[in-house]
Amino acid sequence: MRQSREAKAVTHQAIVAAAARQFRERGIEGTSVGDVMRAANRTHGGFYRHFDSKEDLLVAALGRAFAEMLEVVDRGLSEVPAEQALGSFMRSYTAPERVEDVAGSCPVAALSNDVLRSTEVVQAEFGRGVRAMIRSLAEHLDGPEAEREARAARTFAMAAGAVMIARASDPETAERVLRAVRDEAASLASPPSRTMA
Amino acid sequence: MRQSREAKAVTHQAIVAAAARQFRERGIEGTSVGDVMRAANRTHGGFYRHFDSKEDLLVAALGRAFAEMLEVVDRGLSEVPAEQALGSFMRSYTAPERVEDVAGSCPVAALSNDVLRSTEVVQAEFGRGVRAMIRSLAEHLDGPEAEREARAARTFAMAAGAVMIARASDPETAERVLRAVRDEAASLASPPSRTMA
DNA sequence: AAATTAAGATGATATACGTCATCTTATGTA
DNA sequence: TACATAAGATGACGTATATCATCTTAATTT
Repeated sequence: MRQSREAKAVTHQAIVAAAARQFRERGIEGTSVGDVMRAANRTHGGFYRHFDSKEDLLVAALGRAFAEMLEVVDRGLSEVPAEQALGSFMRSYTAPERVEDVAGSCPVAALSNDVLRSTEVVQAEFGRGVRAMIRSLAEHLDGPEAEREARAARTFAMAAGAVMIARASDPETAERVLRAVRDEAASLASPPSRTMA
Repeated sequence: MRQSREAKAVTHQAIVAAAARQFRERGIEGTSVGDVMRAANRTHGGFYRHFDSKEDLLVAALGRAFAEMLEVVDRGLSEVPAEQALGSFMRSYTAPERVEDVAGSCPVAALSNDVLRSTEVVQAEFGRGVRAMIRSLAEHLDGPEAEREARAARTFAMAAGAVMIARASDPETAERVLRAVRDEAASLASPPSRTMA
């Protein structure tokens, strides 16, 4: 049964939303087109009216997941003074609710290893998201332009790394690693802070 | 045709070695028992004389991959003064050859997202490897005990995070992120260094 | 209002994978 | 030396998946 343009757009968004969650939750290979369509309350056959392939869907899902994440980060940092931005980011990125909510979390922490093994098209979209993330973080800092981006990139790498390690480890190990980077967050509260050394 | 105990042990090691590389290269779902056995120059049927399941093999492969990595790290840091240990580790962990060699690299950078979605048994083994890694790094530092481990954990998280992001991104984005953390490595050369702030 | 188009459902195809029963044959044991 | 055992090979089973042809039916278009 044919549906209207608007109905199709709604379906399209429902598919992307379901995919964005499932890819993060179950990984790329662990996510089937059929399951995504079921989660979107559709049958699997209609899928190819919206996307050329699973890869095509993945690109759209990544775009959406990064957009969600950027909004959360931007909102979270908008009220925070520049000196506390990195510490604040680190604390919220490594917060227990965030670590546990894989399906709704940062695509970098949920899908890096999957995207590594994916196509260039997917990696290009991923890279776009990473740059947007770093830029957004850097905009909330002060100091010389080049330095800000480097600091943002380092903090982002540390936060994402810690969350990935924590999620893949047993609870005690996870807690140890998260505690270590949260302590860093505390010292990042007042600049110029000192870190790993 | 039946084989001797020694021959079986050789086969066992060949399977684990092949698996350790394939899991890192292709991920957990991307690695099939059949492919592993083929890479080990065996047929798929003999597999279950050595392991109860694919998960069982994964645990063994993780153990081996971590052991390899620990040896490399230990050897690399044995000649380096304590003040330069973190910087040296960071530089070698993010070196281009290391980043490119997924199959022979650190299990954390290659498999975190896969292990996240695996069983508790696998996560326990992964956690063991992570702790061993952090302990090994911490042993090459100086300063109070508790502090050393935290610094080691932070540096490890940052290095692994950067490599995972770099591998999943397009080349330009990858280079930007790696450069940012390598600059950190330079400042880590002389303690007490300052970092992200 | 008639003709055309396309959204979504159904069903099928081709492929791949984990696992195991069974067979062969050489090893280790008595 | 003869028997029991088990390593590895072969082949099969059940299941799951991406993709697409086809069908139905409602929405556009003329």
